[in-house]
Amino acid sequence: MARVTMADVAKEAGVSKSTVSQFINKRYEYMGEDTKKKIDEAIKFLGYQPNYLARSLKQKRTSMIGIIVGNIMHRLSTEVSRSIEDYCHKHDIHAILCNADDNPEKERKYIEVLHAKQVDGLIIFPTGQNLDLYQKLIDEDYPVVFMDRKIEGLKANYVVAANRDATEESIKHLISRGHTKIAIATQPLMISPRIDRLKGYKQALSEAGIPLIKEYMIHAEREQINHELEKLFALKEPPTALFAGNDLVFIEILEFFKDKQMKIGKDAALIVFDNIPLAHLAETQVTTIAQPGYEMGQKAAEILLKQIKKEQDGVHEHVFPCELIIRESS
Amino acid sequence: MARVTMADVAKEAGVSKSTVSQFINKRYEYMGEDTKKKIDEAIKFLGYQPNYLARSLKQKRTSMIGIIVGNIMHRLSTEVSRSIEDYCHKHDIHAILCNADDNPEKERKYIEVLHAKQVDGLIIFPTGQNLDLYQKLIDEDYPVVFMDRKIEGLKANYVVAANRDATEESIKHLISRGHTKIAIATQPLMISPRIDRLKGYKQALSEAGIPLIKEYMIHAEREQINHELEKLFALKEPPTALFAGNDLVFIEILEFFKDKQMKIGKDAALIVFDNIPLAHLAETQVTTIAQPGYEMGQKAAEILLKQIKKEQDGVHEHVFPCELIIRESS
DNA sequence: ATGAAAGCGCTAACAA
DNA sequence: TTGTTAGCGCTTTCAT
Repeated sequence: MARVTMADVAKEAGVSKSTVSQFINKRYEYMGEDTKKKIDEAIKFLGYQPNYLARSLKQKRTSMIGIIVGNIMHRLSTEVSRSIEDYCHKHDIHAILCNADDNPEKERKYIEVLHAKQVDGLIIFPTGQNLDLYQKLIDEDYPVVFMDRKIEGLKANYVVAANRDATEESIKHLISRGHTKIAIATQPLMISPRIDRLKGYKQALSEAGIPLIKEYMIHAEREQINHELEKLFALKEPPTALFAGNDLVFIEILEFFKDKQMKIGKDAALIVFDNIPLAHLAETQVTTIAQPGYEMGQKAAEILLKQIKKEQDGVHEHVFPCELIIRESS
Repeated sequence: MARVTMADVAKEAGVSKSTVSQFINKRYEYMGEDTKKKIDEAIKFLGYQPNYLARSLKQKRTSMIGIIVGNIMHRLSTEVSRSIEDYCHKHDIHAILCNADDNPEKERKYIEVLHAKQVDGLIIFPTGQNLDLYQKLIDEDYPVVFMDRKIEGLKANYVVAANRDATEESIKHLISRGHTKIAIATQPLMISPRIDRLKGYKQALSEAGIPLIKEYMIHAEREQINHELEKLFALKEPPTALFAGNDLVFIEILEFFKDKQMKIGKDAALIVFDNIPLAHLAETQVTTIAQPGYEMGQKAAEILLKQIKKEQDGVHEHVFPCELIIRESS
């Protein structure tokens, strides 16, 4: 059963291909009623579906955009992706999702493939390790928005959270509750959010006149965090409060606490950067910092589509504030 | 900065387009070393990237497949999608993910659009409401695999879990623990997994000679579940055990328990169909039924790619057993 | 109000 | 070993 083409419809309806094309694209202006009806019937009869590929080749746009997430296991990634998809759907655009898995090689490949597939633009949660490629995209005026992470020395569109400020606020909250021995655990300081969160942490402590303690600052791969926590709580002066740099770090901390029969809120207060689903159901009280994923996604999509339609020049940077959601035992 | 085409490369290298095409497609067999080098240099010099769109139009395949999930909020959806993507990535195929959001209209649109975009095949978690469309795809020999849900009266490729058996086993487990007042809560019985889980529930009870009680069987939309639970536990004889039909129902139950200050395992035993992330960390002990999402995804992708390559005829049905993970208070 | 013809960027016989 | 040519299915002037 060969695929039905526009030529088949034209023949069936007894008109030319161009007329069918007009019809498909709803350019009815000068079209006779009977012609319309004949074409409509032929289409239904043959079960014709236009080939978007051919159209895209001609029109030089695919009505698709690509999303490349650094790691799909982060809750923010899925939240933002859903939001972008929402926005695109309303504008008759399709969004393709790719997962770089924190792997710069994969990221490079995805960027190249999507570009070659002629997607109209890209929203990237960058690994940060492919500066030359990012620069090349920008140099050729290819529509791109970078999400969540800023790249040193790259002038581009950014949509990010106020990592530094939110962290600072949360640490100050701990201090106001009487904590002075506050630790921080993040994954390696490879990308801007982690660096900015650390900055906020340091800022809050130094403003309160609390000295920084090297042993209180953990920056390790996920698999190593457990081990580092072990050392942290073996200190003569273990911390009374802990800041988890993201949801994945939080899970590691949970495992560690469970393992050691420690209780959140009792053995140490805990703050997590990232909103944790079901956190409000846990019996243990965890304070979280919620990033406005939905709003960030909407904004990124909006910027990208504007750039695609050439309604926008220059680069834009949007920093979204986060919300501190306090949940405490008493 | 116009896009570089194959013609530009050909001119730059002083050869013809076809030779460049050969080169791009690594058909080096009869190609002179110097020609190769010239082309290679021209490509690098111009920063040429082939246009996959044009290639696909010619070759009549896009090396893309589509995944249409019923509802991306189900954990199984994301797990299976990741697995499919993994498999495809190894075979140089791209997977596009679309979320029908339990909406048959959206599902229809996505199927039509992906088909029109010439994706090579589809893996669908069907809503079940577009039988005509499903049938049309199959009639025209378009490669499709249905995932998770079976459609009455549709001969097709299926990859599903052993819903009935796993549920029966889990209910028998409850019975062996002395429970006789066992309730079940699912979303509306619109799709086969829910129906099959109910069948398993009934089977286990009837085999044990326990009469079915209508009030113990809840089948409601997510928003109504709370209300139904209210009625359930207000009965003169409230159940001592509860079976949650999926992860979303589980969340509703958790909320309800939290609200009523009830404790899982104490006020009622709980079994959930679906593996819950972090379940092992909860202080409350929840027994879960884990579906092998990864394996199901691999199998679906395998079947689909075989069908695309025409290495496979007829329809195939794969039923995957599930694992009962028992977590109890004592 | 409709049709003819050129061309989007690439591939694949077939010639040379 | 490389070049010529004819499309893939559609859109888009420009005629008519």
